[in-house]
Amino acid sequence: MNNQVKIRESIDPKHLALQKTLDIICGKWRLYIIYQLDTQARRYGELRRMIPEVSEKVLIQELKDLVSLGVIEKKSYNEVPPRVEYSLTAKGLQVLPTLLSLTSIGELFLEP
Amino acid sequence: MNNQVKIRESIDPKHLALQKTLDIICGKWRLYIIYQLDTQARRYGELRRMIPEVSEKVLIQELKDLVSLGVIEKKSYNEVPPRVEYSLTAKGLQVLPTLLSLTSIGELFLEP
DNA sequence: CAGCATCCTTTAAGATACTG
DNA sequence: CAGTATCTTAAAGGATGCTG
Repeated sequence: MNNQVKIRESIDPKHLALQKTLDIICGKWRLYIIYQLDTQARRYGELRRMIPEVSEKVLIQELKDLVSLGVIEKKSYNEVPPRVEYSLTAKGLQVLPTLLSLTSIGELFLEP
Repeated sequence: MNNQVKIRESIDPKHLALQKTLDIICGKWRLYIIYQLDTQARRYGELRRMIPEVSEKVLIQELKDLVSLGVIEKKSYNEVPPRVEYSLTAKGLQVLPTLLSLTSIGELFLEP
């Protein structure tokens, strides 16, 4: 797993949980990807087009990480040409409001 | 500023705010430092002892970043030996509950 | 279409020695 | 005591060409 932002080799469960949270949100495109998936499943190509600035490798990597974290899930349809869809998991949906609420922090600090 | 986790050269104000939020929380010791300051001001040396795993340079750097972000403030007393205290700003205090609520996300994803 | 492999650049993070 | 300066390492992020 990349994008590890360790808080501490923590014994304290609070810090462990925080660590996990940071794992989830602290990747350059993590939140952005999550937001593209909030309402509906998206194909890989769609996501590429929605976030053209991110390179292929990094997008795949971030998607993989989010899948292994359990935030999103991947569904491959055995068709030709191949079709793959990504969507939020139940847990992912569950934390979406909290993630969205993070904007309020930024808004407060953006003011002069 | 280091620890930039850019979401996008964003026109969307939502993403700008999120970017700012990530600036604040996505540093290895950021949240940890903030938590040490939640109740009271702390001297530099105290913080060092409270988080012995972090190097001098990184701690100073993180403190500086948090100051320039407006999350914490630094107060230097003109004494010998020098005394410097760090504490949360009003804004910092204001967002503390939200930051603490981030643990809930981690807790959810830590379960098997 | 979706995604892997490889190589390269940039940035965060850490260790250590020195200073007002 | 509270920093700075310098060097090194580790990791994230990115570009590009190839494949099932």
